[in-house]
Amino acid sequence: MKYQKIPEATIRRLSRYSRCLEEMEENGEKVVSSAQLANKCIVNAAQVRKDLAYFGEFGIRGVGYYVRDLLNNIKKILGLNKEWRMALIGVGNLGSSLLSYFQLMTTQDYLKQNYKVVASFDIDPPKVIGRVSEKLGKPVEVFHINKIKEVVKERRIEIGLITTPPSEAQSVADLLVEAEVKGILNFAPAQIIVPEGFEVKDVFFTTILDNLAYLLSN
Amino acid sequence: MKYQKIPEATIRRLSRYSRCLEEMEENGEKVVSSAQLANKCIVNAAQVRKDLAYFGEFGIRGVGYYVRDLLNNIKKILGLNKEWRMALIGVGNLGSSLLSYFQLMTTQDYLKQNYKVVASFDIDPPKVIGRVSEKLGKPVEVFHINKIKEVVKERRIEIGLITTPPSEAQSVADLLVEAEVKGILNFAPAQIIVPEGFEVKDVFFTTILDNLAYLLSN
DNA sequence: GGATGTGAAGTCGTTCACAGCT
DNA sequence: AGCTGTGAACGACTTCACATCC
Repeated sequence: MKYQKIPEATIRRLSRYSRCLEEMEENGEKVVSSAQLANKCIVNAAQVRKDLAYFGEFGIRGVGYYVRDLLNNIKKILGLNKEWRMALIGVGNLGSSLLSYFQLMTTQDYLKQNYKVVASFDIDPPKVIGRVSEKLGKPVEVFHINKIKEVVKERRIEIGLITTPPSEAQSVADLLVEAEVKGILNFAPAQIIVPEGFEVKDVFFTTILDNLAYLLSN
Repeated sequence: MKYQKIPEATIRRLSRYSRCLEEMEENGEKVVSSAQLANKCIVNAAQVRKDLAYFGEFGIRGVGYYVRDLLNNIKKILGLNKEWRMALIGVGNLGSSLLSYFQLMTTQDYLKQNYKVVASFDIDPPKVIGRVSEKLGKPVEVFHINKIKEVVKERRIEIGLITTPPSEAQSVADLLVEAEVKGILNFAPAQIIVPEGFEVKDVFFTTILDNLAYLLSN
């Protein structure tokens, strides 16, 4: 295999393959062919092979792929063989909802455990501390936003989750960049700009709803 | 303009344009060129023009687009000129979080108002009714899942939100299809299959996190 | 003059089809 | 014989470049 630029769609599918493989592993399946995996993930078999071929030769001709091996390889590729420490900024309604969701992740076993929110921030921390604490498990501390730089360093936080109103998203992103997180997951429906070298991914479910609304309006 | 298949990416961008145009309208801007809009949305100017050209000729050569007109046109295209009535199935942690988020939508003005959750369902309704009711505004009723067909009809529900554990996602989808909703927004990280004519969109933020993790692992 | 609308070119991703291993 | 790995064909989306119109 030669080096090539890897399509983003490939990475998204890898994530899907890993979910399917986890399920297969639980069912005690040892070997899987590209056709079977493709079938389960609703993609083309050649697509599966090509996606994997970007990263190496994981299969055995005439046989298929060993489920456990392939799963481990994909997890390594995706960077899921470590714990990602995250901070959440904006503990309003959406923020506190997500906080409790991520807390649940660490207790519920059908959810991945690779991501952990280890601190949260707001302009007005006291107003929300009660609500966040009430949930099961150790509550996530809410700091004042001006503590962000030191806490990110202290707690070795690599990812920031922006859950503020859209008007604040860019300035929060600037703070996160300054605090030297490596990536941002942006839930605020606003385009944010970060310097070269930082990564931002958007989660706008209103956009997806709009998409659905469009499809249903025909 | 001739008829052509419209790329899904075009629809997603339309949603983005509409957000930008809303902002511009609030700022009192009357006219916008494709270059300005493109700049604001971080896309190519030709892309903006091509996206719009799929649906008609909305601009004036030598001038640009009237902000208000274009916004109205885009909203009409996306089907945002009506209220979408939704049901949420699975009032666990994620579900109740989303419920309160959508409830907030109807009170907070920086969030769109086109989507409204008018009923929710669970296998064990009583366990959660308190938690959902506590939030501001009129609480969303929680019904037993076996009431789904009649409630969907009564309340004219068109979209179902699946927020159950992944293991239940497919059977819930089957129920929604039987109850004759038109589309599904699936938050449960599992591939679901629906008959021809139904639309499903997935919102897996673990997938997006995995994507981010991959980018940060290089 | 200036910005749109659009065919044509270019780029990127997917699918095919088969050579190459086991 | 069977399934992977991969060059080549295909298709889809994006960008360019310019004719068109205000």
